[in-house]
Amino acid sequence: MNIGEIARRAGVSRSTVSYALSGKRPVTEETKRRIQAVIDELDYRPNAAARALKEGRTRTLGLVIPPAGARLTDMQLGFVASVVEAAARADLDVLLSPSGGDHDRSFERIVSGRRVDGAILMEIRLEDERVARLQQTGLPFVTIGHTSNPHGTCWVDVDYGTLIARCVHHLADLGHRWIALINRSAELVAAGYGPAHRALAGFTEAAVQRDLRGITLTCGDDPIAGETCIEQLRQDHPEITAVVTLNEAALPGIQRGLERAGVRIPQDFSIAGVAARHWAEDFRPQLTAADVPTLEMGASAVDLLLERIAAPGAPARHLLLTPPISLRASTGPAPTR
Amino acid sequence: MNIGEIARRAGVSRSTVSYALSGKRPVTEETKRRIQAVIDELDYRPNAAARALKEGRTRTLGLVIPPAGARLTDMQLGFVASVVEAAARADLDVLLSPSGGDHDRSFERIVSGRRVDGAILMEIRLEDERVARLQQTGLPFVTIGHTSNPHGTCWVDVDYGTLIARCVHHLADLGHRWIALINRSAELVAAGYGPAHRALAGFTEAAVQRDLRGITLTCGDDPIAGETCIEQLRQDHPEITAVVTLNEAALPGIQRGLERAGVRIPQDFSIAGVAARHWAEDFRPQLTAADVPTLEMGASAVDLLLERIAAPGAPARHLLLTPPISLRASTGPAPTR
DNA sequence: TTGTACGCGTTATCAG
DNA sequence: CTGATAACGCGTACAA
Repeated sequence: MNIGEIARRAGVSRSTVSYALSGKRPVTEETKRRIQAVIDELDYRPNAAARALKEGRTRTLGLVIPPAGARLTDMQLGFVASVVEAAARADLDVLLSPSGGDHDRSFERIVSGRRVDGAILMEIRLEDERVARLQQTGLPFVTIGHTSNPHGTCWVDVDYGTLIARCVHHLADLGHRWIALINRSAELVAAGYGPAHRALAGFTEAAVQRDLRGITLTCGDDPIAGETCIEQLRQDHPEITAVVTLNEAALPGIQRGLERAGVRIPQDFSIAGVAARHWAEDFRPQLTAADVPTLEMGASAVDLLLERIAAPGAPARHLLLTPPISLRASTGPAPTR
Repeated sequence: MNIGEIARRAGVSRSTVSYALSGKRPVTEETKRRIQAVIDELDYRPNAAARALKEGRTRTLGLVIPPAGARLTDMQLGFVASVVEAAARADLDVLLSPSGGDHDRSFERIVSGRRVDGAILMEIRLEDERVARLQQTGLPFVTIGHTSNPHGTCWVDVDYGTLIARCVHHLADLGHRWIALINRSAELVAAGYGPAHRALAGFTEAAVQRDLRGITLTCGDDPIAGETCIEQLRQDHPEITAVVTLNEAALPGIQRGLERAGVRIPQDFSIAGVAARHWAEDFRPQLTAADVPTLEMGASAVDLLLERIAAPGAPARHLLLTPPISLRASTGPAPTR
């Protein structure tokens, strides 16, 4: 079923069918109806490749996700879902590319095969070769997360440094003097993963400001690692009375570890952090935390990208979100010994 | 950068460049080298739309996922990741379509806009209009899950009925006489979600065979629902000594509920089920369960789809997996009263 | 409202 | 056997 066939059956020319569909030139109601009838009957839809070839755009967005080897975290999944949904609202499709570094065939197809009108990158590192590659090709793109030198790029991110610092201040206000940061995994830190580094910086600075004893440690992104991590922490540093974390996947293990040890939250021990809302609400008692607005971030990334595609020359915009910390039940006054 | 530009700079014709790249006709080594040099210099890659238009195939697979409104479960995420990875191995891209029913614009673009060479559908219901729609368009497709009348369609699924029945038999062998099935959510059951219905059937049949008192209940797909569910169950049916479940997302809540009530697993209470491996291993004590092989299933779905695209007329194949039940630590002899 | 050139890669056909 | 020419796939939009 191509446009010529529709034209033939409706007794008009191909261009008339095209104009009737796009509305870019007026077409008689009567003709329009006849054409529509044929289209409905044959269930015609324009060939996407032909249209893309002619228009020079694909109506498709690329979404670069971490390779499947590493299980996607809940938060990454939230971004994927919200990006796909926001794109669908704009009648755009989303092409997935699972790629870590560059030199990846799938990534190269996306960036230089003109398969997409623009791309969204996730899991940005402080130094990220994919960003450099994208800049060099000139394909419009937006990153979720930002590099150490984000000038001139479009991005949306959560201000982990500020948020973690706020958690520290909140705990300091409650009288806690010995606080630990449970960071993301050691591998991510080693790879230069932005949120982990910025959280560490925010924690350290706040601890210094409040003259706290702060200790920092990394922890795998899963409940089992969380459980061993909190056990180890309480053994090595029994003086610690509060924890700050951005490692949501470890939360169930942290909770289990504390519960097993008979530690009451928040009477004996406080915990606060940054996490998607459902992680905070699944925690017992519910976690005082800044809720990462994945839905909003994905939608904003798509908005920013569409702007950039429409006006590639316009100055790069970005969005640094600092969601409020929701006071729930996991933080309380420091225990008096 | 188009093929004509490359040809011009290399001092040959467009067709020679094409043949040099595809190898479908011999080209002198010398010419080939010159062409390759220009391509490398300009970082040329053929325009995907033009190629798709000419070849009549897009080198793209469609993956229809549940709409983002309902948070994707871990298992669904596993399918997405494994499908994307398997497709990347075959140098295919994956186009995502978040659609529930049909009449969905994104779904329609996929199935009738010739944007993909084939599609993979997830979250199949016993009666699924999307499957009917796909059959009517003739686009090759494979489903993860199967309808109540899967004849003539390609699919890959886990045999929930048999697996849940095996769990029941295992528990019956251990002397349990009062067993409950914690099913997926009531909404999914009402929507005719296959795994929920087949699990129910398998449970009921096994319970009858072993002359057990079986009670069945639905439970939301999250820890909080799991916790209230298990509390309710123990209150309404204190005689229950074992639970079978396929609701992996509820597991953390089930565990927490039992732990809070001071119920020891497996001394006082046994639990078994079907779940992705990490859910089973995160459970305390580790869960006796059939591990759903999402990685293998996603890869198989892609294989099946590629076969089907290559030979659309061939008889439809399917794969019904019955992974072994891994005996871990959550099941033991029924307590003697 | 219609005829037609165009976008770009592929491949059948023809010439050397 | 190598290289070039031209037609084709299909929707769009300008000129008529």
